[in-house]
Amino acid sequence: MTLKILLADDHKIVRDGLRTLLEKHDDIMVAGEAEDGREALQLSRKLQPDVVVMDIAMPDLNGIEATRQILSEYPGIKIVALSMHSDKRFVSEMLKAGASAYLLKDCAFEELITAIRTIMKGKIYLSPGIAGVVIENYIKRDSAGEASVFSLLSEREREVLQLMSEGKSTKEVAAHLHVSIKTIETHRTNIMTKLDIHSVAELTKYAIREGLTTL
Amino acid sequence: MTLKILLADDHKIVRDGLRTLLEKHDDIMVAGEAEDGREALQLSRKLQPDVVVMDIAMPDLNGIEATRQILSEYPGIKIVALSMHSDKRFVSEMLKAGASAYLLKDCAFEELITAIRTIMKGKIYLSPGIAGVVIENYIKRDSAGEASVFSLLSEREREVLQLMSEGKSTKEVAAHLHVSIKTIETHRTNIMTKLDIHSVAELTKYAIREGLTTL
DNA sequence: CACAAAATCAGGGTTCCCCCGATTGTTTCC
DNA sequence: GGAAACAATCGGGGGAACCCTGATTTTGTG
Repeated sequence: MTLKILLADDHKIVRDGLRTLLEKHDDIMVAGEAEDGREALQLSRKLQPDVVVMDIAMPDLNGIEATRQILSEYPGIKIVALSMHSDKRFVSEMLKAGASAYLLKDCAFEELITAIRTIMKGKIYLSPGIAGVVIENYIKRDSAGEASVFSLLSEREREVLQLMSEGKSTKEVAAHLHVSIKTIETHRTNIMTKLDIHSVAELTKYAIREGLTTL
Repeated sequence: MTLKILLADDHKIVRDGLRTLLEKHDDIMVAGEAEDGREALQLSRKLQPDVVVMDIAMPDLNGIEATRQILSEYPGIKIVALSMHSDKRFVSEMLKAGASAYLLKDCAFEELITAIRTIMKGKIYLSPGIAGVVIENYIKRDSAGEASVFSLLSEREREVLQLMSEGKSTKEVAAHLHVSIKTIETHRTNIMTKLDIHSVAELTKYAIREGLTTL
């Protein structure tokens, strides 16, 4: 039985590398590649992969949101999170979103194979080094109300914020999400009110700090 | 003869520490403190210090611009640059702006005293570790056209960009700089054209990358 | 000195942003 | 199970921002 895998990473060279490495294994097939979170969602619907290898930092829809949405539609799909950072916010949010594995990008490739094999048995796989973060977080148990973007903003609002901080205008965001400009304006107003931030510049900085977009 | 010093750093706790340490020396007097570049410029006019200890990353007007403007009015004032980064762009721009010393913030305090004494003799003082960057830069001699904000934008444009990326509206920037809104609009248009960036979000990211503002 | 670049400002038209309000559906909670 | 809170959707109107054209003054450079 062959494993169908979907690669989601915004850097083509990374996808190329992963695809080549993965396809050396006879029982693994890379069914498709997505260059942003939204495409990952669409291709998940179309291809019904067994596993999605998902970068966290991606334009349009980030890996965490994409994971959330894919799993809400297809709880059977396994997600392997790939990240450059061991930031505890990312780790815990990704796991909360339902990812089955969390790997750091500086790990050896063989670890990805190990992770995939592990999660296909229904277990969770974490990069060495990530485990510590998880334990730490478990102990603190979200005690210190971190009041981050994930608790303050709704899913839709985070989506809008990410698109805005990627440089899209209200109009473009509206077109992108297929809703009216007025809707996006309301979202933006709500976001700004909730965060008590009232300029695009500072909103962008906030989004960068929270990992919704990158420099 | 007592040395009159002006401290310019946006963190009060840093200024407090430096002031205390500096005033242990009988021949040194901290004449004033500025919390941003513009205040540094104003206090330089008012106090006519011998030395300005200048942080690079400051709101409103950054340390590099402030240095440039102070020295254009008072070439006799000595500037000691204090920075968290050994980024070669900052070093070379700060030296081009006319700073007499460049210190990293993780240096020992005694080094600041050494630097001040050195520059009062008319010499240049560089943090160990910075020297290498300078030499490197000297060898490359700005060869690879780095096309940074410093060559592309005018002084005034950088000022406007910094204020914008700090979250100020066009109106606020205009009021702050005592010019008409139309002037700022022109600057903004020119900045966006020169950089080929057409949203406040991406402009903010650019400003962060170039060190004009911080997260 | 001539020329270029930078900084300043204006008018006018278009678009966008912001403050009000409104509807519908979902979740939560007593 | 209805009240309450939240989420997502849209609209009007007024002020702000944006874009284009054009103009003056100062500054700097060959």
